[in-house]
Amino acid sequence: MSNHQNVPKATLQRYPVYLKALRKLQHLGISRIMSRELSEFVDVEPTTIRRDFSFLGSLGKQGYGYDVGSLIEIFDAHLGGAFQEKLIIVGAGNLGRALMNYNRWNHVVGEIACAFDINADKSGNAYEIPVYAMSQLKEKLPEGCRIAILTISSNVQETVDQLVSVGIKGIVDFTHEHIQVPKGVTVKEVDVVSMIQELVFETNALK
Amino acid sequence: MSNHQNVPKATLQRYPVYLKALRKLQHLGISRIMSRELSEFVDVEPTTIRRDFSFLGSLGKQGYGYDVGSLIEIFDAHLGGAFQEKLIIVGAGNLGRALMNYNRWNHVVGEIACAFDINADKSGNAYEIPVYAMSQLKEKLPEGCRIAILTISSNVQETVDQLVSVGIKGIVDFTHEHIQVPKGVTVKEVDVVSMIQELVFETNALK
DNA sequence: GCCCTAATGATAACATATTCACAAGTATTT
DNA sequence: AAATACTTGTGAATATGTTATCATTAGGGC
Repeated sequence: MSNHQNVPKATLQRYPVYLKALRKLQHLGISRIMSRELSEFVDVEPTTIRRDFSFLGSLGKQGYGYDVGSLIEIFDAHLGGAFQEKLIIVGAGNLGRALMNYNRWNHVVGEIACAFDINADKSGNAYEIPVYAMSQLKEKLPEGCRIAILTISSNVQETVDQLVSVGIKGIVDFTHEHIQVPKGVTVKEVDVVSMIQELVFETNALK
Repeated sequence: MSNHQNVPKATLQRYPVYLKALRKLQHLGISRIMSRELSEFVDVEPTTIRRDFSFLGSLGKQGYGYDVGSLIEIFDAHLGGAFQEKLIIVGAGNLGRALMNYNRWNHVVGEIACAFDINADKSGNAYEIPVYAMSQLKEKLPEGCRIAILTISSNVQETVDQLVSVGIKGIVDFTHEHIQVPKGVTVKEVDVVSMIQELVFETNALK
């Protein structure tokens, strides 16, 4: 696989946006697109789009533009569409269950293989995803699973350490605590409170 | 209120992280902190922390550090802790209800005043938050409400336009569609799929 | 097959963000 | 009370990210 190390952070954050837009365009029957058109769609400058794409190779043709289908294939290959990631949910409370009942996971980045909770008997969800006890983490962890979605509300750091010790490399963090991970493990925070705080700050600036 | 306009975007995104860390420190009984110590806690360079803080004034003392309590007060004042924001949830499906059952809202940024849905009778949640029909948006919108949390899955753009027309200035967007808003309105996207895609990309880079 | 048009991809200019380095000043020690 | 140790806040330097410009090359028309 090509060398991803040097893709700018900012660029990486736009890749999923591009992929989403391209899927929508394909759905609309559009099979060819120019950076200028795509620009209006995703609200990113055409030249930024071209530079972002260029990190993954020469994807377009001069004087022509980009082929939507090929782009989707390429982004899929890099962003997990083709890898069928096995994901786990850690914490089967309200939020954990809401995520399990989400039906948009499959064939996008992968599937939720199972969930873990202190209480193993918190089963019963629309997609019959098994819920195991935290103590069974090591034995029940799916082969090759690298990414965990964290929706617990206590023993957070302790649980994170446990996840890291069994080889988890990426965590989508819904807890409200600040967690610490060793180098080589990435955390993406989802904190609605933080987002609202940012909104409040920005909104106040306009007063 | 001081001039927020020129706080860098990157800095703004770190403010909630600092506030969260400071709260934890206070909880641990620590009342004084230096940028170097805080650095290890939040994984941001000390000098970046100092610069970030400096946009809000001279908050520290040379040769001493920062007072945790004062910092929390100041961040609270800027990030909504003191403003008691009135929030609304738009969309009372699985996710909307999960957010309503969250008990961490109050006394952090504000409270969820009410929710709206096409189906007004999707009531019944742990905190007795009323759910109104979308058609009642204008009359039931709380006084001074500026921020909406969007958890619907259809008629997305149409609903956004409606929200903007009644004066909403900030949207936390849980939908998976790309929405468009006029200038002066800010959107914060929460997309778990995108986050996993970013994680997959980064994790692949290390293989 | 040749010209013309048009869009990419790369290089260079610019803008934003981070880090270095140090003056200024507070607390603590002697 | 003076000296020392230490940390802030900021101007300058660096690094990262974005936008403008343009040579290059693919495709469509003649």
